Amino acid sequence: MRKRGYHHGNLRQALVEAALALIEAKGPAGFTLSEAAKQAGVTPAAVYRHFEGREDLIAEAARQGYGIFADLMQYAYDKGQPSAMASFEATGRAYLAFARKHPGHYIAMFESGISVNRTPELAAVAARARSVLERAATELSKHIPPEKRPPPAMFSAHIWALSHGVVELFARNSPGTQSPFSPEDLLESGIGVYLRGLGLIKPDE
Amino acid sequence: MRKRGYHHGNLRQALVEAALALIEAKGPAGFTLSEAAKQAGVTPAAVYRHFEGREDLIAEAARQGYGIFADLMQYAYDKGQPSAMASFEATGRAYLAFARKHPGHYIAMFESGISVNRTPELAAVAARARSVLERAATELSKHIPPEKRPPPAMFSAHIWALSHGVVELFARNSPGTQSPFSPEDLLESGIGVYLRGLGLIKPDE
DNA sequence: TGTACATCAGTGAACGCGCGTTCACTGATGTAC
DNA sequence: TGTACATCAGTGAACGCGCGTTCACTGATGTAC
Repeated sequence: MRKRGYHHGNLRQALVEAALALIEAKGPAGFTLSEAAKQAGVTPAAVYRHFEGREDLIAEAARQGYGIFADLMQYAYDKGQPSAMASFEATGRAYLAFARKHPGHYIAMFESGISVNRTPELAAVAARARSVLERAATELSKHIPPEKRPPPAMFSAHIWALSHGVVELFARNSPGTQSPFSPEDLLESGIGVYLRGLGLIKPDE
Repeated sequence: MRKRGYHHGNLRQALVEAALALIEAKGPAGFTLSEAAKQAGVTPAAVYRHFEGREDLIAEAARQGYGIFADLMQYAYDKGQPSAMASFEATGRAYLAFARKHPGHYIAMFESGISVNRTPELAAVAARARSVLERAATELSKHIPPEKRPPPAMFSAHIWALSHGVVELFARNSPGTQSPFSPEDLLESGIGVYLRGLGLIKPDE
């Protein structure tokens, strides 16, 4: 809240944070550039010193989100090493943890409608996040007998989809409403059944 | 396109269909009541003869969508009978098929931000759709040895989440962009692995 | 079959609003001498 | 250390726009007699 007269000091980041708070509170449609400016204690016109416009501001929020997301995934992966399985499970959990901890970023990334291909930079950081999960899947797949091994890109997509679905339907106050199970339990157990299906967990474990 | 002078004939439904087309084309945020009215060949004010306002129009589109969705699920279920497994797999596939065939309805239902609890009628039809999947899951669970049987509500949630995630990430031009696999293959194989994990498909099948 | 009348689905003008964006400007800050 | 000046992050007024919504109205339709 340090506001020292005419010059703000760090308006660019303050605008991103105001945008995140607004997106979280009112959804991507309810977010307006003018209100973000007001919340940062500044005239709407000032925004144009730092961003090309409304879309550009959202895109920056998403970019930062992907960065955090990728770091979180990487951290989870590293923590699971050297066990391929532990790494894989941890990255799945990290997805849900990210959505919970950074809802504004999450919405900017996945629900605001901005394309990941909007800028090369955005595409790159998104690809970095994805690649962590794919690496974990690739390593894990080495433990599956080759003849019954699905392509790693396929089962990383499965886990990504399952995680995304759990978040969208059960972790946000969305249409799925509530379920008797917590999103964490749902994801955990879902991944468990899935890994069993790949033969990576023995039936009696 | 039959437009016969002053009185439209079936404006209410024409507005819903215009709304669906617009939502499909421009996303839930880009949809406006005025444009839906124009597309139906009518003044914006005329909309208020049939709906309470913008939100109410979207809610009606969603309501009709849930109706179609529930019917589709029911049809898939019936077609799979008497095999519990066939019914279950068919309902999973029906989810994706619905999203593909009725994108406007799908968006109104899952991406427009309208709550399923907006009206009792909407909640009821949404519950009907959900219950088909849950019934299929319940029947299927009878084929799992009791000691390793997860609650049916849990694994119907898994399949729902997986289906939803596949649709959101891979079947629409969303952030997930493209994958080397079709959404249909992805969902099919994902459900396959999952059912294997439940012990419902033998390892060598 | 013809007329009078009630109904009500649509018109069209108007509204206030907040939006994103532009523009010439101003005044705080930092730097050169 | 003091002064002159360039820079540039912010102002504030203004814009055109399309939005959702309201209102008194009009004229097509359907019904009673």
